[in-house]
Amino acid sequence: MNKNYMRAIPKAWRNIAKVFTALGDEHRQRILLTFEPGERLNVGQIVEVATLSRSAVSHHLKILREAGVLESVKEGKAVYFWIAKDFLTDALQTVIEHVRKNV
Amino acid sequence: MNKNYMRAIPKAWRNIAKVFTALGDEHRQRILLTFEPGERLNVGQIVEVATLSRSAVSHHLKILREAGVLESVKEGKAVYFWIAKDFLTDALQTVIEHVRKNV
DNA sequence: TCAACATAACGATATATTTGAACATATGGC
DNA sequence: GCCATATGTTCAAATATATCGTTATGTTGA
Repeated sequence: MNKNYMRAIPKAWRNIAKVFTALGDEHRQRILLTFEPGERLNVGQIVEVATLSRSAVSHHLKILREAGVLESVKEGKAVYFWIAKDFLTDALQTVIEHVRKNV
Repeated sequence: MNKNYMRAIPKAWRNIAKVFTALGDEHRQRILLTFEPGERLNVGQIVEVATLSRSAVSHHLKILREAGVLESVKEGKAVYFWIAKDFLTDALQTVIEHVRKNV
């Protein structure tokens, strides 16, 4: 039993905590699943299919970006988002490996 | 662009959504990290190291169990929990594979 | 029956989510 | 340049959800 409760979160998990929080919301999952392979989408395109206001979509996109799950770039008036594929798979792989070794 | 926003969540993700929600909380992460390899712990043992009341710990354990991350059995007066290692790794692997194929 | 252990019920507080309005920025027509 | 429009973000306020502790309830074993 690891009694070091208040210090137990490994460094590698620091970013991952945000990933889990980001992916723990149903709207944010649906947004992720809206992207097709290699695709970039702007806010307006996501608002079109989502059942949320523009500002709510913007809010969720911000959370996903701050978690590292999405990346974005502003091009003219629009802001384009895409999925940070490598970051996301690496983050989840880190947790899998931790569980395999330490559980 | 996948426009089927309201139906976009794959069957395989149904359970996984709960996993992400469960792992998105810092206390629940710390609880998970309290378990050492192959170990079973009862509620009282976790309360000892946690900085939460017994009922709060019980609440978090319930969320983890309902997400499938923990399993439990009652033995006498105590309820013992352990990490559902295979379920957890499989669930995360499912997401990784989805991302690799579809992102 | 009593004590130990765990969960459930309840209310209080904190955090998250959501929308509409205000604000910021880029584009294009005049 | 100047104004209107298109696109996003931020803010404030309302609502909803989550978290937590206290207390009550249920179960098991001595």
